[in-house]
Amino acid sequence: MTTYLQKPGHLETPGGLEETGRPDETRRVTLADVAEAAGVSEITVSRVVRGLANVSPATVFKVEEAIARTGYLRNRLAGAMAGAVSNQIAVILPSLSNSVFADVLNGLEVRLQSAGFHSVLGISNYDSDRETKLIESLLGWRPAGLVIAPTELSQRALQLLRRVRVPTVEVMDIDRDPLDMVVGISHRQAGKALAYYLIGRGYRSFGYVGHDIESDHRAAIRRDGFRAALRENGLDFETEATAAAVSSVPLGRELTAGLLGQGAPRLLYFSNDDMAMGGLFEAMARGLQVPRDLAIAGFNGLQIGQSAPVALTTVESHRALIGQRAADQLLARFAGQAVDRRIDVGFTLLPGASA
Amino acid sequence: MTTYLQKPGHLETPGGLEETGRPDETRRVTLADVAEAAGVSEITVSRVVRGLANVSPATVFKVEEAIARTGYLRNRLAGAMAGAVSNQIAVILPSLSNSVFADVLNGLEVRLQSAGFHSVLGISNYDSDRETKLIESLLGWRPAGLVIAPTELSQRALQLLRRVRVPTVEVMDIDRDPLDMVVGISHRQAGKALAYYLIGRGYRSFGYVGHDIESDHRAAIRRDGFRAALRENGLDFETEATAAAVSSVPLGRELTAGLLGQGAPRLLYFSNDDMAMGGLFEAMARGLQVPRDLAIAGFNGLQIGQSAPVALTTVESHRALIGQRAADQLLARFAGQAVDRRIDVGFTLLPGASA
DNA sequence: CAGAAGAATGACAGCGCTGTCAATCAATCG
DNA sequence: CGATTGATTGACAGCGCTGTCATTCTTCTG
Repeated sequence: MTTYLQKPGHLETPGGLEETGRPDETRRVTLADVAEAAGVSEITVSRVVRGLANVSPATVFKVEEAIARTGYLRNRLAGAMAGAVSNQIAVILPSLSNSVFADVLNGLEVRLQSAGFHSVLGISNYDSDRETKLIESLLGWRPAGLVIAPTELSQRALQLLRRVRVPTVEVMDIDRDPLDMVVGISHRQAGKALAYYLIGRGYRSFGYVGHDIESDHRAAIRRDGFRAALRENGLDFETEATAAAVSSVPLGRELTAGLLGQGAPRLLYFSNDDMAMGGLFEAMARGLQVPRDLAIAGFNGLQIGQSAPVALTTVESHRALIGQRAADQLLARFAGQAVDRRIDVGFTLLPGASA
Repeated sequence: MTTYLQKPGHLETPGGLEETGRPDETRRVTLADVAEAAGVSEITVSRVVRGLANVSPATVFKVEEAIARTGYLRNRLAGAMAGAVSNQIAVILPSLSNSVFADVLNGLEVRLQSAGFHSVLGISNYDSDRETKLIESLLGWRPAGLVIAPTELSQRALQLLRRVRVPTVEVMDIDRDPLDMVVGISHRQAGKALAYYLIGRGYRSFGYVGHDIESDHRAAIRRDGFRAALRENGLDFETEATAAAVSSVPLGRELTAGLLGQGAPRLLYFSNDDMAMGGLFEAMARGLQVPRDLAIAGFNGLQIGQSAPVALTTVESHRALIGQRAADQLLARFAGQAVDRRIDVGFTLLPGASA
């Protein structure tokens, strides 16, 4: 890990300090400068900047005028140092190439931003070591909270999280015991629910098409849940086609093509909607009728699947909602409210036309 | 904007300080603690933590042992305050619901993270006021750099950026003059190139299907470029169907349905691939042959469009690459290297089967 | 109208670290 | 062998802000 250094240079040029007669005065403007310009103390300026009560309207006016005149920009670094809390939230996700996590992040941002917080991002790439390093590095910024879609929390990571008592929300998956708080759904139940539904629809011949299950343990749990439901009914996957690659539409298409060559089962359950769209496209390209010739089911409830000519039968995982609720949990905790440690946002079976 | 406060509490419990006999010693571990435990000065510990040269191997060993023993976690807030530079990069994007910006962010993260930097995120939602507030708030953290996909930089935003001399990369769109650096493509040229290609293929009857052009000015520029090319050939859009909503597959489908009811042009040019997929789906659902009955073209080169049964004719916009190059620009600048102010990553025409 | 209560403002110390410059020490050279 | 050089290490000040407690000025009560 190379570290590039930058010359100090966050130089700020005060705006219109004409009275000094030095137009090129290149110095940071601090609270002290504003205080002097306004004829009050630093702490009073600080109060105005933070919007605290206990400052008279007249003083607020004077100070705001001085801020505008000097071109003061609040230094949050110093603020956070001096004891006030950070408005940064560390967010660690396994990936951004999958729209699922972009959705979660989006939900988070909506809530966090309107409450005046920012996310500081880390992408673990489904790698436990990287995840640990990210936790360490991000906690070094003493964020107000942490949201993580965990890959596999290492011992060191757990130790760090215990030591720095930062409000933490694990997201996506509530099948495991939370460190602090957790928001998500049971992927096992989601897999089972879909299987029950499909069995109820009369399907008896199943195949599984999946991406890299090693790293995406949530997809693995869904598959296990699905299979458990099959077995309860004396069934099982007749075939499984998987590849050690990230999920994608082309991968779904490719794996489906492989299966179709050899007399595929009646219904293919895909590890997620991206993969399922690939399956759907492959079927369409071959002129197969979905679901008559081949039935397809996925997971996530991506918008595109619902707009397809044959709407995908899938499970809506309310990803943006997970982000929002995670943010709400943190905000409630900050406000000193008691919060549930475990929030199940639930999933919704979307009975499409594809199965 | 409500601000939720958190009780001070970033308390850390030192790990195995058995020698003190006070297991519940709940105090932050600082450099001073490590220094004492290692029998060296604070500054030496600081050097070890930062991986600077000029520390003897023996001392490094002692210090690292002391760090492990005390459970020290580096405080980057204090570090950044004391003059060393931040490893945070402010990133401001208009949206995350569109995968385009998720791709850019992903490209950024890949590079930034491997160089030891983190992004601090802001979502402007295509709103200039919010964008300005985000710039102010994020610059308050004195980030090492700023990456922004600008919506419409306000006067105040420009003033802020000029005052705080932070390396800045504007991304997406190189049609405007950069404040500092810019990485992207010419959306106008992209629009024109696609139109030339389609005219070359013999199409003469065009329609436009678009989302909210008011806020997404890049989509507007593409349309203008496309139209300019049409006009050079004595043509123009015969119809335009637009809606003041964010782009999405269902919106594309809905608008296309509206057009098809009234004798649509031969080819529909969509504001982006999401919209175009909607058009493709609507055509398929109606049993139309694409491109025979209706030709379709989009923009972005999304993977899913290339995997569709009828591959989308579109323009690959290399979004992840834009993110990567933006990061590279910043890193080069930090390293003191001279960099180009303007980087055109180029676009690639993807001649699919849909037009 | 004296005294109490509340509102507004300020003084001061210190958050935890790093830049700067100085001091120390061992190794090298003619 | 004395002086010079480079490698290590350390002392000190201060980054810009806010928590705490104290002070001053009003306003209200009986």
